[in-house]
Amino acid sequence: MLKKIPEETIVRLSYYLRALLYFKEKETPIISSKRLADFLKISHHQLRKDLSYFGQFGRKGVGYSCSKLIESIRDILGLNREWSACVVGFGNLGRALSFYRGFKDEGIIIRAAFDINENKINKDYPHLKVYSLDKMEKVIKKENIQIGIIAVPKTAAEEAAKKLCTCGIKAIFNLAPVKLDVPKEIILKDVDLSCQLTSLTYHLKNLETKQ
Amino acid sequence: MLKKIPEETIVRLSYYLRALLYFKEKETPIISSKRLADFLKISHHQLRKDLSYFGQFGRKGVGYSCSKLIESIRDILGLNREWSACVVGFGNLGRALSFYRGFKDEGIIIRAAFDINENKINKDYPHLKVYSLDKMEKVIKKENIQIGIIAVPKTAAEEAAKKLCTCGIKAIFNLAPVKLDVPKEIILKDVDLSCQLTSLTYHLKNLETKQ
DNA sequence: GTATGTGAACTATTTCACAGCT
DNA sequence: AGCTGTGAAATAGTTCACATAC
Repeated sequence: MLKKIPEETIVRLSYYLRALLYFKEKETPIISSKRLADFLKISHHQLRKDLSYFGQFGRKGVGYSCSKLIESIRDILGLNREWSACVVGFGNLGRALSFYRGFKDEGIIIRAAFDINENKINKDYPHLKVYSLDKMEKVIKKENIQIGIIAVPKTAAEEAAKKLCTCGIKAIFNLAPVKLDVPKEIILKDVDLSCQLTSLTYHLKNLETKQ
Repeated sequence: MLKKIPEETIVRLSYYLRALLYFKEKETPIISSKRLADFLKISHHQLRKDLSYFGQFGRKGVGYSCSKLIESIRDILGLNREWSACVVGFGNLGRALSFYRGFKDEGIIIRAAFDINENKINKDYPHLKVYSLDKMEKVIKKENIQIGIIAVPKTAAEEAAKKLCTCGIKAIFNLAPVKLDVPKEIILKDVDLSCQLTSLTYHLKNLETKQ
């Protein structure tokens, strides 16, 4: 528990959690690291090492109780409680994120979306309302929103981030293709789909030249 | 050029490319590694090291010519030609990816989308047509599509991947929250938004317990 | 003086080997 | 025998230091 925990370990814990939910549902109450790791196409060493950063969760010679390990990982990731999020930018990507069930299953609830487009705002969806940007501060405070998801075009991303920060957000999940400037106490995670996709063409090109 | 190149280096090259386009447009024809690195919030050592895997692109004591480095990185990433892609799953996420300009700017053109929903198929959009799944083979062959983007719900992802593979796709960009089983010659890249988002709650929780 | 390019040093992460429990 | 947990070894990736060029 004293050593530095790799960020990749944290992300993998999410994978473990999801797989465990599947196994608990589908198959067996007890699972070995080998079985779980095979399912996720990683090594069982890695899985056990990742868990060992946080404690001991299995029984030697036996394996892990799915439901107990699920609870433990939920504790570690802070998913034993609800978190409130909002989406900035209600285009296709923003909508996709707003309605994605997977977040909700993990206790991350998207309470509000913001956009500048008059045609999009003030619309009510089952568990979500779309507001204009100038309502941000009020809504974030009222709903106690901690996480901001940026899904605006790149030219608007920096401004969206600034606004989220001044409204008291604690973490930003940025899907816009820009490196944001945010105060260091803000937890920031970038996912740049375009850069990830482009890495495929590199490998495709090399595949061709090898042949 | 002989050493193994980290995958992260490949992804960062995309970042460099995008930043260089910005600088070429906005500011100056010559840029130093320091300036570019600061802009991207990485170290200048890292930037130069990344480039050094592929050759020498700068002038000592001077810096890099933006346009020359842009061309070099395009060559490295295989972006000096067009690539054809298709999207499987035309929900909000599929639509977002289908219409995202950023891919097109980098030469990755989404030629077709596939869905099972009768209401979505056979619709024409400016540069894209939506087909039913059973047209996949024909369309992929005809349009010479090399990249498949999976944006279906998790229960449909494995089947989508299988179908793409039998249709002769070379690379898969998977946004569904499942680890896919694909032949090893297929280039596979997963982006799991839910696991990435969840890693934020881990840090948020730790932020709170620290205070 | 300024900036690149790169082997070497360092740090981080993964994999291994095996002790210990069932 | 089968499986976990973990220090140690191996590997991968980043940062540094400095030689070289402008």
